[in-house]
Order: sequence, then structure tokens, then C-alpha cells
Amino acid sequence: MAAKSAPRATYAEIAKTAAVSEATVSRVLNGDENVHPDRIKAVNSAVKKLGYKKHRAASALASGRTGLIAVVIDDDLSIFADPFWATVTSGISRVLMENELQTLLMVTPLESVDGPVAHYLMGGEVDGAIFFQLHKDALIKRLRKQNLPIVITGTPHSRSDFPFVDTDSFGGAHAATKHLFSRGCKQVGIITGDIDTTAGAARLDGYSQAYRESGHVPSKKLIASGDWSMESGRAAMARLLEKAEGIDGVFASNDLMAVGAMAAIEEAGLRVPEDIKIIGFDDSVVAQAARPALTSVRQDIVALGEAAAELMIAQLRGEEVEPRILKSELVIRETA
Amino acid sequence: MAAKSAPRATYAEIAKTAAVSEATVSRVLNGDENVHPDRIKAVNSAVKKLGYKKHRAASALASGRTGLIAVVIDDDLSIFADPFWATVTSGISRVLMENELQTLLMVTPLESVDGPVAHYLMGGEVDGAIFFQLHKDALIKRLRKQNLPIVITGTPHSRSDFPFVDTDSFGGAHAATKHLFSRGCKQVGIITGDIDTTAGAARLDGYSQAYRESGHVPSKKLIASGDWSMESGRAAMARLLEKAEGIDGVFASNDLMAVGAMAAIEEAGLRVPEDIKIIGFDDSVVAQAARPALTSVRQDIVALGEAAAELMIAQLRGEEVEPRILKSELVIRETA
DNA sequence: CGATTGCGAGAAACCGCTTTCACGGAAAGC
DNA sequence: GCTTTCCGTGAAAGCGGTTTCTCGCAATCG
Repeated sequence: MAAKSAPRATYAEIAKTAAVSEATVSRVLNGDENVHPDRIKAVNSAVKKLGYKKHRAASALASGRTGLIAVVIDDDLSIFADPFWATVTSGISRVLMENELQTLLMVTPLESVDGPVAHYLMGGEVDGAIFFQLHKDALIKRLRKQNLPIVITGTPHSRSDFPFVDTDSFGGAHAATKHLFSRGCKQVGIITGDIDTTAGAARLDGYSQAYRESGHVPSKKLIASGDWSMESGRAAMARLLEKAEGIDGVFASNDLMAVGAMAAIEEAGLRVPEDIKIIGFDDSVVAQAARPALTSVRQDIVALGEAAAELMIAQLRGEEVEPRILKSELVIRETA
Repeated sequence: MAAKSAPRATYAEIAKTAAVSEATVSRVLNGDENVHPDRIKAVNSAVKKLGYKKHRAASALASGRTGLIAVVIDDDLSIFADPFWATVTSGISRVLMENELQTLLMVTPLESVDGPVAHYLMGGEVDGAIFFQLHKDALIKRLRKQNLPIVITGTPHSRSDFPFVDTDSFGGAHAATKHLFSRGCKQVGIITGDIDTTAGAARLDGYSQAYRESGHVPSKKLIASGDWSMESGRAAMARLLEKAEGIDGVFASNDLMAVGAMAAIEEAGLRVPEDIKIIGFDDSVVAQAARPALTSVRQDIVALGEAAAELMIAQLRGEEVEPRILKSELVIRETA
């Protein structure tokens, strides 16, 4: 049941049409410099005339380059349902496509170094792999040893080992916290994300530093930990209300927790932003949908994906690459 | 800068180890029936011993089957940022992977029959294509003519022409509307989605039918059109409040518009659900995050993706396939 | 002016798997 | 008992590009 595709042009025909050898066709199509301009023109016009497109499989077999980049998403918690990752992926896909590369999507529980995904990646089926939300480094390290170009979206724990792209969590949290102070808050709390994640830790750091810059040291009572979920935000806020008297500002490490926190505040009979101001992180659709509309730290998510793709392409070209940290920006709405 | 992959085992080695010919290796690995059991065993154990994995490109070149299924997403409005599509995709990806197929993601403005994507798909680079949110049928028709297996996620306008999977929009809208009546609403309005889409039209139909079943005919004043966006929901609700006196229930064709409608209601000094009850569609994260929490029609989105993949696989096997409509379910929360 | 160097270009081997074709032997038919 | 059919199997010819190797010719050198 294979597709009966239209009769495909091959090198043979191009070579005949352009009156050159197949080798020359290959050289032209792969950008080899040492070809006489006339022949280049001849080949190119033959290509156009015949509507020729390279056969990926044949090319891959002969050259070892597949033109495929894997985007690997750990599906433990259907993380992919977060619009964030989908948006990143669309950025990646666009840039890759512009560079004649295709995106191979692997949504999978990211298992051990010996699982099928690992084998697939190590088997030379793809030219590179972009990982999301990385917990364990083992697989990645192994892949790198095999010389497989890797990019990580999000900051890995061992920062120096891999090329990665990320939003400036620290800076975003810092700006958000500072903004709360500038709006007159005296007691600013934080609801952290999972602080085992680098993003969770960095946001807490940004908060702490901004707090210290305000001339005070944040009391432990002002720090409540969440796990990125709305429910955890609600619970964390409830704890803050209980422990931290006089709290009048909260930086939540993501929007979902911020919304949860708003619910808790409301349940306590207080009002946002009059009694307690609140800022989220991500500027996701829930931030816009929240009532009152949530002030939040925006990341340029598409740009994040594009950066990941660019880092990959640079590696494919054999260039050395540096991690890329993208700036974040405070979007001020009603809650602070 | 190709990856220096570990020395790859080939048929040659397997053939030698198992003391058979390469042809037999191929037969065994492709499930050919006519091979002596002993040799099958020999080959299989050689495969295991050598940790052999088929070389996709070589296989594709020789057989014409790439093992790749394209998932094509029209990126006009970065639809992919909707968690809905990401979730569908993860369902697709899982099922495909279980069937030794890979997901090739193409997030791209879906252009004409002659664009690069079209060529790619027609060029035999993939074994099939799954489309999302289809506006124009032209490309698809062309692909089908070429015998490329196609599945559409969402109902196409020309229903009978293609295999598709979809959630029962009609039924969901019907149930939602009925629920509003059963909760005592007398004047139930609808905020439609883009009614040029089949989903938009079907939801309106479901609403209308339920309305008629209640013994009345919905006045035109009760119908306001939106375009799926939150802002359009807010505007539509404002219009309803103005035109439709006594309106006390609203079915919004998606959650985002429902949330927009809630904002408009609040701005008008009315309360949800006391004055006006409201139901959304999708049961997305915004439904859960909304205050009060939004009653909504849930679709099993992952199942939708899985169904799409299954339809594709069936076609690959040469089976005839029927469209698949998945049931939806009302999730009752606070707004109705 | 003959010898060396360099460069553009073609012939052919090769990438790893699939599939057709042909063959030898066993089972079935006459 | 001999021919015909069937079945399992191997040899070999691709699939469509890429790349190495070689060669002829022109530019450069001594």
C-alpha cells in the first residue's frame, strides 16, 4: 500500500538533460565549489525543468545524513499538553524546515540509556536531538559521547556540559519581585516551582536577590513551595496566608500556581490586587483569562524554539556553540 | 559533522552469524511466512546477539516505505499553541511509535498544492499524512489521488471523501444546552465559533436541536457569533446582554469564549451562575482555572489522536476505514 | 620547452536493505 | 516410477544518491 508517487526524476535524468555526469549533479546539488559555473547553471536549470527533489532515503543512505532532527519530549506527565512546549516546538519546526531539516517528534517516556528511544537516537537515524525538560543527564551524556549533536531546551543541571537555550528565569523573577516592591508591597512572598528543576531554583534565586536589594532579607515564612500545578499554588498560598502575617505581594513561579493562589486569596476573603498583589510567570493563556487579569513574566517562547533550532544547525555545521539565554519581560495587567 | 555512531551491524553479519543468506534475514525481519522455523530462530538470536537495528534509510530506499508519518499543522494562527493540538499529537505519536512508525511534525502555513510541503508529501518522503484543522481540501484531494494514505483530525467539509476522526461536537453541544434547560434556564443563548468550520457549525446545530426539543425555537437574538477567541466571546456576550433580554444561560462553543463571556457578564454587574449560567466546550485548562470553575464539554483528546493514528495504520495495512466520531462528556463545575 | 602541479569532471564502487528470479529438492499427481 | 507443482532459499540486481579515485588538460615552474 505504498503511495504510487508521481514518476520521480533521478540524477540519471538530470545528468542527461544537463549533459554532465551524475557526480557533477551531486556536486552542484551539494554546493561543491569546484564546478564550472556553466555546468552549475545547466544542472540547476535541469533540476528546475524536471521539478527534481532529492530522495531523502537515498541521500541518507549514501551520505549518512538523514536530514532529521529528533525533538524528544519526556511524556511522564503529558508535559506536552502544556501549550508552552507546543509553542517551542513550532518555533523549532519552522527554523529547521527553513534549513531543509525535518522535525521528528518523539513524545515518549524517556527511559534508560538502553530503551528503544535511546537506540533509535544512537542508531544514526537522526542527525541530532533536541531535548525538553531534562531530568536525567545519563542518556544525553551517552549520546554526546557518540558525537550526536544535542540541544537542551531549559537549563540542565550540569550547565557547562551541553548546549542549551533557556529564558532568563532569574532575571524574570528578579524583575517581578522588584516590581512588587515598587508597587508598595512590604512583605513579598514567593510560591516556588519544583526547586529540583533549574527553572524552579533560578526563579527562587531571582526573587531572593531582588528581596535583598530592597534592603531586607526574605523570611522563610515568605517562601512556600509548589510543584507548578494550580492546586499546589492554592495550597501554598493558603500556607502563606497562615504563616506570613501582613503578606501583601506574591510572586508565583508560574501562571498556573498564580491562578491557584488567587483562588486561595479569594477564599480567605481578601482581594487581588487591593490586599495582595500577585505576579505569575509564563504569560500563558491562563494569565490573560484570569480575573483579574494576571500580571506575568513573558517569555518569547517561539524565539526559544528558534534558538534551539539555530543552535542545532550551528552544531551540524561543525561550529562551536554557546548556551543562549533569552530575555524575559514583565507584562503588567491588573494583579500588580 | 555526522555522528560517529557505534559500528553498526548489517545483514551481512547477521547472515554469517545465523548461517543463512541475507535474503532470508530480510524475510525473517519483515515477517515473511515462508521461512523454516529453525532459521527464523537462528536469525532472531543473531539479531539479538548483535544488537541489530534496521537502517531506516537503507530500508526506505529499497522498499519505498519510509516508516514516517507526517503530522501537518496549518500554522496560520499558531494553532499549535492550543494545548488541544499538542495533546492530540502526543496521542498520535504514541500509537505510531508502538507500531514502529515515526512522527514527522510539519508546522507550516499550509499553502497551495504546489508549495514545498505539498511536494514533500507527494514526493514519497512519508508513508502517510495526518492533517489538523483543515480549511482547504484541494491539497488533500491531490494527495489522495496519489494514493497517499490520509487521515484528518476534525471533520472535513466533504465528509464522505476522507477518513477522519472527530469529537461529537453536535452531541456535546446538545448535551450542554439540554443541561442548561434542566438547570432551570429559560432563555439559553449560544456564542458560536467560526461557523465556517464544521465544528462551529455542528455545535450550533446541537444547540438548536436541543433548544427545539425543549419545545421552543431559539430566537436569532440568542445567537451571537464569535471566532473562538476570548475577546470575541466577550464581545459576543456583550451583544447578547444587550439584545436578548432575560437571557439566563449561555452555551459558548469553546472555553476561551466562555471565559470571555464571563468577563462581560461580570462587567455588566451580573453574576455567574446566579444570574446567567454558562457552559464551555473543550474542558481545557482555562475551564479549570476560571473563577468560578467552568462547566464544560470534555473531549478525550488523547483518544482522538490515538484514533487518528489507528486509522492511519489501518490504511497502511490496506484496510478500508470508516470515520471515527468520539463521544464527548459534560463536566459539571460551578458555572452551570 | 619539457616536467610538475592543480583543478574540473567522469567512471565506478558503495551505502544497507528489498525483491525478483532461478534453482534444488520434496510433495503431489498421473 | 516419472513428471509437475510447490516451497524454501540463495544469488544478484537494484533503490537513488555520494564519494573516492583517476584522468586529461591547462597553468605553472625550472
